[in-house]
Amino acid sequence: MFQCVFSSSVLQPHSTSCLFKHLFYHSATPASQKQPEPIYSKKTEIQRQTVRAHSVKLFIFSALQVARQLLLQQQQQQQVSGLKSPKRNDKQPALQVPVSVAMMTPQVITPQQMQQILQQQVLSPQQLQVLLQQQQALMLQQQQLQEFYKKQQEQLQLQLLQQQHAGKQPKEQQQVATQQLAFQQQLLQMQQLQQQHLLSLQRQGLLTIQPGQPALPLQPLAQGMIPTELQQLWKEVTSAHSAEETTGSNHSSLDLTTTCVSSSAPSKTSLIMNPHASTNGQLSVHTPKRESLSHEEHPHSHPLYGHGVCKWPGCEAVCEDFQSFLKHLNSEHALDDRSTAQCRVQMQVVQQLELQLAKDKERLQAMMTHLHVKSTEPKAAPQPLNLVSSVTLSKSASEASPQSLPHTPTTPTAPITPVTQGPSVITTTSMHTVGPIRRRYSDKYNVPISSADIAQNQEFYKNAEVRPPFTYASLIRQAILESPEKQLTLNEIYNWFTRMFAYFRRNAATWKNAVRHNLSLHKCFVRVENVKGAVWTVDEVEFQKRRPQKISGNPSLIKNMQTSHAYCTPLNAALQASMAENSIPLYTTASMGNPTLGNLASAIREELNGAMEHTNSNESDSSPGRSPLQAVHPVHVKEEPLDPEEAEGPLSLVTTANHSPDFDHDRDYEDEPVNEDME
DNA sequence: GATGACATAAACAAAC
DNA sequence: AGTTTGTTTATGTCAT
Repeated sequence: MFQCVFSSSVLQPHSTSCLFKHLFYHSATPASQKQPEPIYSKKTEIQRQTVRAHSVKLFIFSALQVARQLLLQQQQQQQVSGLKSPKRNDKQPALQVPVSVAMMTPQVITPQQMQQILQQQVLSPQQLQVLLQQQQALMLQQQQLQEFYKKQQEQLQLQLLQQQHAGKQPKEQQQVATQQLAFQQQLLQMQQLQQQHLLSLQRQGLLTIQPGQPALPLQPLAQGMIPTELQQLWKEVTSAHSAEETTGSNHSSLDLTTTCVSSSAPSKTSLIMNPHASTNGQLSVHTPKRESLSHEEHPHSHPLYGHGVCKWPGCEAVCEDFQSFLKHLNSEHALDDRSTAQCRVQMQVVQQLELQLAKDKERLQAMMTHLHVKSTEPKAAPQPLNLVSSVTLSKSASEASPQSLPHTPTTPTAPITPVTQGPSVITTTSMHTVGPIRRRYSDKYNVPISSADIAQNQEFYKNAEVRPPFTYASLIRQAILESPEKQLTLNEIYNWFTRMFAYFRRNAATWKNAVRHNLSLHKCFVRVENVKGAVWTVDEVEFQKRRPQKISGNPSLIKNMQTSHAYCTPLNAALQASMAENSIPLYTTASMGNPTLGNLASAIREELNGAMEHTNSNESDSSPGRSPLQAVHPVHVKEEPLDPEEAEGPLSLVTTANHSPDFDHDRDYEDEPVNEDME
């Protein structure tokens, strides 16, 4: 069974769509349970799903019913002055209980809670389809509602214009106008609530906007309104004298929730307003109930929107305003395989970052502890920047720090797996991918340093002047193989070093000499005359010859190397390249640049491969440190992506990550004055 | 202790 | 002339 890589501990609301998609596709376990192979009663699960899906549907339905009721009230109000208690549609009385609860407290049903609901259950595709169809039907209905409202609005405008010309207006007329305005407010409120709801749904991957379907915010859906509240509103509206609204005023003091909004930025709300409703400008008013919106739903604080750019991973589409962003979001990032994969990627990015943060914290703690307590240790102090220190630093957190310390060689069988709060997608078996690792104390104690550590500490090495525990040859090879042409000039190699490792930003004379020395010394580096001059390439065969015992000695490691290539890091792109040469299917580009994304690319591929049925058959020959995802990573990898976009290149998200400044390629980098600061 | 891998330093030369 | 690039040698450390 597909092993759920999601950890409830790291699962954030914004990433629940990943979970949902995961569940959707794999019918995997609830995130709250991390059993490797959960066994559920399918029947029970389906029942649970059905009930919850039904609840969601009812929730939406009820919201619409309330909206209808409101409309009805207004119609009645126009005919008969007075109030009528809104009645609930009792079509489904038995099932209204949970919905009523939800409706009684609209604020309670937050997107997070919706996500919770969705997390706790597994909606089958059929159920989801039904739900979406329902929602679409509701949208249609709501559109009709909108039409009606539009007419009402025009009527109102006419009336107000008449007011301006005629001066005093009859009280009844004023009342109607007030009510209509109230209705406007209510409708706006509904729109926002609906948008909020739909957005949350969409974020969870629940909602797909069909191609021909208008964007979400254009289809308001009454939600979260309760009869009593509407009644109270109605009372307030009808009892009030005249609102200060006039035709040209966009600042209505009408407050449907007794909270006055004096926002000076009506554009914020107008951005998300229904264009139909705002055609005559009447709806440019700010939404009174904006406060009820959760903070994250605020247009300007949308996680996927900022600085006029869609922040969907790999997108960066320019959206002039929030509305266009929403359109873009719904059209370009709908619920499909790609979005799902990207969502999962993002989730793992977050997960990885959290893991990295935890590890760095732990590392810091270990460093401090070490330096404070054992500063007199003979071996710890001598060479702060030598290999010992780098090894220690690279390992202290992910592995048992004491074991990684030179002076505490106590446990040869120490776990070499990075501590994983959630399932780590980085494998220690990728350690050989970067090539020989400088052997120092760590090997002595049988605690190999993995490039996974390096990868996870990529940022660390880029920012901290800690020497990477790899040989020059390995790093040179890495630099060369990361390049698209698999060849670099000496200067480009220099740049790669300085870019990737803060350590190499100083003592340039030393390590540059070493680089040159290595290039000349090792046969694996071949100098090729080029038009521009000379470039260096890697003879992979020669490189592997250099240390045959390292890899050939352990077949399982080789196998793991191949199977774990997906989790490759920037430092093991070399292996990827070599594997590419050997026609081993690989999303090489996707794995480059960002370790996390490399891992995630594998997750995507895994998903594309339909790896949920994949078993842990490889576990027997996996290293002890393999994470669950690694364990289930398929050896067989389809070469042809399902998505045409993926076929022509890596996922956009991955591509974007590759374009991260930190991982810019040498080719892009060589134009920059890199060496100036290090000389 | 021999050997290999590696780092570091340095001398030297050719090319730029 | 100075710098960069490339080669080679020497030396030391460390692990096997």
